[in-house]
Amino acid sequence: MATATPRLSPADTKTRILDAAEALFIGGGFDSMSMRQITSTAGVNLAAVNYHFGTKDALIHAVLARRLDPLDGQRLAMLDAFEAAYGERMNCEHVLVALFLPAVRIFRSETPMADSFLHFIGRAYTDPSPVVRDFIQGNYIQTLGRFFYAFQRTLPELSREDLGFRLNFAMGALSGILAGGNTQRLIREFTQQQGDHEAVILSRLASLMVAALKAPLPGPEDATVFGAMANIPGVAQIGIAEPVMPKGTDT
Amino acid sequence: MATATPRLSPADTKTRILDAAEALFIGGGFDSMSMRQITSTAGVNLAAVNYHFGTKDALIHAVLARRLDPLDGQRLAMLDAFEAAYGERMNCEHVLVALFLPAVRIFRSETPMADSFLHFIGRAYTDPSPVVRDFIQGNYIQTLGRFFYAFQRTLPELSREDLGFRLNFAMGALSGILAGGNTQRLIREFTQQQGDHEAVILSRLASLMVAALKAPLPGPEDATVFGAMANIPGVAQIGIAEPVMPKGTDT
DNA sequence: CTGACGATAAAACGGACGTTTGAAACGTCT
DNA sequence: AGACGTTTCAAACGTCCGTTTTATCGTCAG
Repeated sequence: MATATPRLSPADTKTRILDAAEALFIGGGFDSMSMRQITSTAGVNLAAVNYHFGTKDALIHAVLARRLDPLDGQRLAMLDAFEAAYGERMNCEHVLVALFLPAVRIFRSETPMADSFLHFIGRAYTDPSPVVRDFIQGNYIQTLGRFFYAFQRTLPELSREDLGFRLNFAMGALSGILAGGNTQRLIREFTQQQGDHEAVILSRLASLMVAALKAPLPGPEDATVFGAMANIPGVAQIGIAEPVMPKGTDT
Repeated sequence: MATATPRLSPADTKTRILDAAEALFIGGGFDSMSMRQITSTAGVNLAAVNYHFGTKDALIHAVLARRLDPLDGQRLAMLDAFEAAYGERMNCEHVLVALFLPAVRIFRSETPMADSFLHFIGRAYTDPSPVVRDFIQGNYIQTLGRFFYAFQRTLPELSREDLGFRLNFAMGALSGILAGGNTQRLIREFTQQQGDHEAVILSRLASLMVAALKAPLPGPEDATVFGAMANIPGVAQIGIAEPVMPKGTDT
């Protein structure tokens, strides 16, 4: 068996590639990052990516797994910890904390990744490329399933469909927020008045989510109210016609 | 001035291109759709795109504008109608209806676009390509500004920062939901029990958004509660270490 | 009929892409 | 020192990209 060691490792070529690919992925998504951009940003040879990772698809898989594997594991560990500590007395706030706190802790950590971490998560969950989508769908979907059942247990008054609707809303919310990229600024300028404590961020996020999850089911009278709104003069006839052609595309 | 007419127009080459590009955009985002895919899907010559639209960027602009211009206009028209009808008595539910109803009406329309419309909106608002992002940022951001001030007027108890945070949450929610693509199924299986009425969908969506927008500001005691949660044994120490290298990337 | 113009068609353009190759450079062990 | 396995490097591979060019077709004005 061979015993040779790497030539030298000033920040390890492999890590440099991962860092560069991650930054470019945050900036423009999977399809827009080219091997030449990646390697020149990382300061390594073009062939290094194929040598260390095999293919571009495998590289993005490694990029995603490097961040999402720990996040996934920490989410599950927290859910386990809450279940062990509270058992049947666990409520939906606990589940929300298990879902959000790991990300918040990375966001507030001292690592250089901290600032861009939320943006990275958002991109990962909204990237249109099948390479990214299939990987996430295949590797981290079961965790969401566990959280779904945890929510279902702590919110028994919601039907399966209703919970699915609201969770889709909530998780979409999270992805959509984070993909926007200005979330860091918003959170920073938002919490500086109260001190940037983990618990403050948590309670902000959780209060919105709890409100959305526990919102009363709209009854027939609500539908009536909104139906009435949609039928007032000047509103009822808006948007029932076909869309028209765009303005000026001719030269 | 010339008066020549098109050779023949079985569904108009321009429209066929727009339709094909739209479908491919929904499926894989801007970067992944190629001119050859577009033109072969549309059944037109490769050069047709450049002839009719000039460039690929201009094509996606036309694709986006064809859907977002009417949506934008209808949103503003509804907001105007509500302001004219209610004036100072307008509340945040009215603003939400003006924001959501146009999309809901297109979604429920008879056009072939209806089924994929929500997915299209989601993609448009989350696509990572600068071509898409800059176009949306440049053309439809002022409408969001008008809605921001409308919300601010109907929710005076929220600070500017807090409203920004919650609206970012809300709009991110919408994009994130829709980008997921399974929203249509969720909505359909969700409303079939109550009848698929516009007002039902509206009230469902709006009840979640109203809950998130009107959720009470978390006070110090909430932060204390969540801080306590984050410090129970088995939770406190999770995720404070550095992330490790991914598992097996070597051959 | 004929010249002109808008629309379509086929083919090629230069360039960037992901990947592969073959050799050089390096550290480690016998 | 010399052989060996690992890593880096420069160069090239074939393919697909967006775009341009050139020619043809159909229609209408004169």
